[in-house]
Amino acid sequence: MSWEERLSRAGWRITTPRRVVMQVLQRAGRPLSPQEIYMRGRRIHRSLGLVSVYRSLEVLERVGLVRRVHQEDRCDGYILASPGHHHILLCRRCGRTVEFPGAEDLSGLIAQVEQRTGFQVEDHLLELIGLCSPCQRSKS
Amino acid sequence: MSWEERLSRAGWRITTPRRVVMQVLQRAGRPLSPQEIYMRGRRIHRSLGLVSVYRSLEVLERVGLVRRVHQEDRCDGYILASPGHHHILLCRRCGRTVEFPGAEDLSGLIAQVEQRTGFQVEDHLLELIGLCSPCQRSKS
DNA sequence: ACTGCTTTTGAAAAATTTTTTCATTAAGCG
DNA sequence: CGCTTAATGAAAAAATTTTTCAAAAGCAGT
Ligand SMILES: [Mn+2]
Ligand SMILES: [Mn+2]
Ligand SMILES: [Zn+2]
Ligand SMILES: [Zn+2]
Repeated sequence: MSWEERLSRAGWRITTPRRVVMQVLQRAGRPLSPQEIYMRGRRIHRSLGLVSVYRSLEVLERVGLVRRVHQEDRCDGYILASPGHHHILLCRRCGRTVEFPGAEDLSGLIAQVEQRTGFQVEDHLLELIGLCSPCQRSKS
Repeated sequence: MSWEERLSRAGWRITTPRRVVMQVLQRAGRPLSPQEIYMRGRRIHRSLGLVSVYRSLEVLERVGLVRRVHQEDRCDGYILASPGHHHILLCRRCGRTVEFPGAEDLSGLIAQVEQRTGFQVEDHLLELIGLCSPCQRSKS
């Protein structure tokens, strides 16, 4: 199912700003901030407004089409999200980001933590950080 | 070893703002934003400046005495950090935050991902989100 | 305790980021 | 096509973070 279809079925309209944000993120392959999306987006859609980028990201994230990435220094970067439970792997050098499916190895850990703390775990945030192949080589 | 000693050994001075930030976080038990730390800190140290809160957090985080917490809606909350590799478990309702030691169950997953992506994984970010005991009960 | 050197502080200003407001535009549906 | 309502973009406002700089305070060595 296309992202347009997913967005539409969730009750949202397919608009130019939303299309532009998706297109920019598709081409990026690394997390982009609203500001960056805005600047690149304007080359596609001259009259794009920064506010619409913010608003688009909010909706697209809610629908699960886009994901925010947490980094040491910034947490305002967005990438395209594949459907279903995924985690991300990102290169600390060039920012390249790759998703990988859930691989739920955490159940043991979670059970253990629940036991010891009395918490009821509902969700988790997992990101792996490292160096992508190209950056391993060009390790100046 | 006390936090003062750890800070000092790392080459930093023990100052009033840093002491206040630590004290505020000690009493909090949940992530506090710089603004919140500032407001609470002023009750201890009348002339505390917001800038010093920002600067203190930067240093304390660098030394590993304090940790930034990533949440759905905000990533500007700080908690006290225990020494060594820990993860956090936080309540989505009241914000209560608990640390738990590394429990490195991730090595399998990491090896698998490294294999498939060519990345070299160096670090990770893991947070568990759920409901703490009190909030499970008062589930209005 | 006192001195001198250096880091750190707090106020103010500046820069950046995010949110709100509101008149206008344009999606989507018949 | 026309209607209805969601969505847009400009502008302003609010909130957050960083920079600047003179004054204060930490600390090492007397
Ligand atoms: Mn998972
Ligand atoms: Mn770990
Ligand atoms: Zn974050
Ligand atoms: Zn890379």
